[in-house]
Amino acid sequence: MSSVESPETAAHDDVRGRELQLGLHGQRLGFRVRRLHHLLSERVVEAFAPYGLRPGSLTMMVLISANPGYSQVELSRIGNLDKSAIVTIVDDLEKRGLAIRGRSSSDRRRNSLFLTAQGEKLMKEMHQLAMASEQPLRDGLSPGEYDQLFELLEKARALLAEEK
Amino acid sequence: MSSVESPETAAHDDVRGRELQLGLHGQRLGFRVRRLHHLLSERVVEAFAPYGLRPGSLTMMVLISANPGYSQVELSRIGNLDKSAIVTIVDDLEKRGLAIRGRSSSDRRRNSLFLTAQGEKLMKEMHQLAMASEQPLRDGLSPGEYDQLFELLEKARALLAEEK
DNA sequence: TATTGTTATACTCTATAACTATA
DNA sequence: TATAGTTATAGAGTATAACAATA
Repeated sequence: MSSVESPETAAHDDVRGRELQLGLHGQRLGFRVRRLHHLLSERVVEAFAPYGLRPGSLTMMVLISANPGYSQVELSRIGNLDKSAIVTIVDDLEKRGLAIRGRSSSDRRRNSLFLTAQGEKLMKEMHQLAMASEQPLRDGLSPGEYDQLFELLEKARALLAEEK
Repeated sequence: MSSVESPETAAHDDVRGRELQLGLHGQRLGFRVRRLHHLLSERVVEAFAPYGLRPGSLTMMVLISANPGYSQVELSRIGNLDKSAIVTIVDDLEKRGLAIRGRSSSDRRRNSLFLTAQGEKLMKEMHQLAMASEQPLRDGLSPGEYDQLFELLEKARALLAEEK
């Protein structure tokens, strides 16, 4: 594999084959969450690639569908998206005929967002793809573990959210 | 709060005060993970701001410390970082006197990475800050819940990792 | 030929600030 | 004054490809 010049350098010089250690990051919940998020995100981005849409677009479609008529600012809060990021996403959804902006008649500063029939259809289709990208987790975890992970993630989120 | 012109538009026109719904995203584990990751990341970035360092720099320091002498490519795999991203981070760590690159004598293509004493010290200090940023989770979850969340995150990661 | 580190590039994401129109 | 949407901008993260040195 390789040669080592001296015993003094050997320990640090030829390390291939040793198992990688997490070190202090082994204690970090945030690091675990980041690694899982990275893998999940990778899979969903890949699944959406044929549509030319990013995960944020599905999030907006899902939120618009579940909260029809809401303003962009209101939807930005729930989706971890900035209000300026929403503009770009909704612009794109509108261009594709998936969503429409209507001015609120009670407050003409606000947009009231809705999905078109086509938008509803595509949203459901992409949601199925997203669920499929998470299928290994439903296969590999027991139903009890899966539900508990869900609940603990929500509980953790709520704990941090109330700190703000 | 606002006036509504007609019963037909009322349902969609004045929505303030209604509770926001997650819709289909309520079923998405990935969405839960993303929201938790966002909150955790926000807190740690804020904690590190006075140091002028980003979370990726601590990750690299922790991994270098736990795996002294490893190459950049090897460390990139475990840290969810691209090998080209590592270059920038290690450049910065070296400039600050926190890490050193040494050429491997057995394979002169490879860098063998080490932390300086100062790097070790700062890494431990930043790790404490990072742990403190997660403290609300240790306070709000029971020890059993906390451990279980940890284990389930790891199990989930492993399930997705073996798909690749 | 393949791999390590490097450089360059581009695209997305995020955060911020400023502007407008409305309230 | 404050808010909703918009626009512009800059910084960080990510992904890709190409290159030199080395294997």
